[in-house]
Amino acid sequence: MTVFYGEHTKVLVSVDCIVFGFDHNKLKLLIGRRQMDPGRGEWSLYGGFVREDESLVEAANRVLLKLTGLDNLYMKQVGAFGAIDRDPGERVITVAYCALINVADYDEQLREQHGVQWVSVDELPKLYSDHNEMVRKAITLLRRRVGNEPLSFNLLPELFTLTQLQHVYEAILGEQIDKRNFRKRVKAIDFIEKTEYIDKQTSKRGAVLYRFNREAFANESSFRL
Amino acid sequence: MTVFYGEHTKVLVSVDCIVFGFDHNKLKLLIGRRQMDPGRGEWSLYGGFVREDESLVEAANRVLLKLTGLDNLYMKQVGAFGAIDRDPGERVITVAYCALINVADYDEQLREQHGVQWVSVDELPKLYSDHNEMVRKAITLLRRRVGNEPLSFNLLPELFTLTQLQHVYEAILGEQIDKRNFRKRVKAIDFIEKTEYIDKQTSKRGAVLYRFNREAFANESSFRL
DNA sequence: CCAAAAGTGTTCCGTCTACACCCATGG
DNA sequence: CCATGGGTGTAGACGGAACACTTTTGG
Repeated sequence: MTVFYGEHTKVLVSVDCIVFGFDHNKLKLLIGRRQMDPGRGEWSLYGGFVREDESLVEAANRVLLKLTGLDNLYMKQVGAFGAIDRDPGERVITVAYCALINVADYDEQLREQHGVQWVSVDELPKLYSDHNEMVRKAITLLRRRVGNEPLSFNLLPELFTLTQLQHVYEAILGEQIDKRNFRKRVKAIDFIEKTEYIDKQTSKRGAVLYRFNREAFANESSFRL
Repeated sequence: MTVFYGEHTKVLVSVDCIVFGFDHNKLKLLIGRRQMDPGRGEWSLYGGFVREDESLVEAANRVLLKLTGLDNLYMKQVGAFGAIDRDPGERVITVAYCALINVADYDEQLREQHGVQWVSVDELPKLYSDHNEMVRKAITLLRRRVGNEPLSFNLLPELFTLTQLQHVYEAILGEQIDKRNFRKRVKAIDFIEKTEYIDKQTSKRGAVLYRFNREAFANESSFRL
């Protein structure tokens, strides 16, 4: 193939995954101890380098699949980070992606195998390089979007109670929500469907389980909660 | 320097500038005919390759300065674009930046020298590669932000009339706004200051010129229009 | 004197917010 | 029988949307 742009500098490009989960009523992030130099042992996001034969999104999905064993996850680009010395080893430009997963879907063995763990977003340690900045930006985006897009369901199992759903919102937004107002809004959204099932895990009385109907949403395609 | 990540592929990284302006009550975009292969002659955004000794933001500013002769412009990252074959020449990952400038500040000679022109965003031709997609995303971001951030002033001269300001909003949002409601909202924002000057360009009666007070905004730092 | 743009308030309606009590059940 | 979490309605405040006429002045 003809080399058109031969005179310009090439750089390493990586993707970093900001993986959010929801557990014990907290918004959590998947981080681990970095296993290579430079920065070995520091807390870090999980990432990988972009290969010649894959797009950025493909790279992010590959890394995410390797990490979680899960495919078809909700994923969104957070942005590119390109300070010259952001990586102490060599010049690396990175593109951060944010993913939402249901913690229960994540195989514990695989998690330990990668040496990563769930850490509450409001107890995050100092992370490697500019990773804290990426996380901040991801959370900002998440907060802005959670009311306009049906994101929250990615953090929950297929069936969930309204209390669980409310806790997700509270964890993302970082503030308490009035129960009656919340449920009133949910009731107005007809692709959040009541099912015939009852959850007895968390209460003696039992709570009705709901489901997010993706097909019904695809038709309406507007969302406001 | 030690090479830590030697085994991985490096790629070309470029920045592309999505430069918005406001003229004749329309939101405009700066585009030109591409002057190099591949794609020579196609309509295209203005861009450049990222150098070894500059960050992404610095690269975008350098390219923007070269194009417009203007410094310290409002600029925001739109995102990274990394499809494998997005550039027909060679693998190039690009990071798009969106900038807002006051058309009157742009030297006509410099504009012609770079062979670029202002084209209304609702009459955009097919652009090179994935540039249309970048523009779409930039416009979406712009619309979302214009009500929450004082962006619009970057598209106007230092002094402007309320009618001009309203036209900027209408051009960005792509819809008409009620004059009385708009002015009511402006009046509630105290860092949009009335000046003693009158503009007689567009009306016989004359319209009061306003100014955006950046210092006053920095103190308040909340915005809603 | 008239065309053309600037400027100005009020009413209505829907939405958001605050708020407290009864229900069902397992232990 | 009681502790625990599930479930429900209303009133008042607030903000956004609709809407039409007067003013000024250059040509």
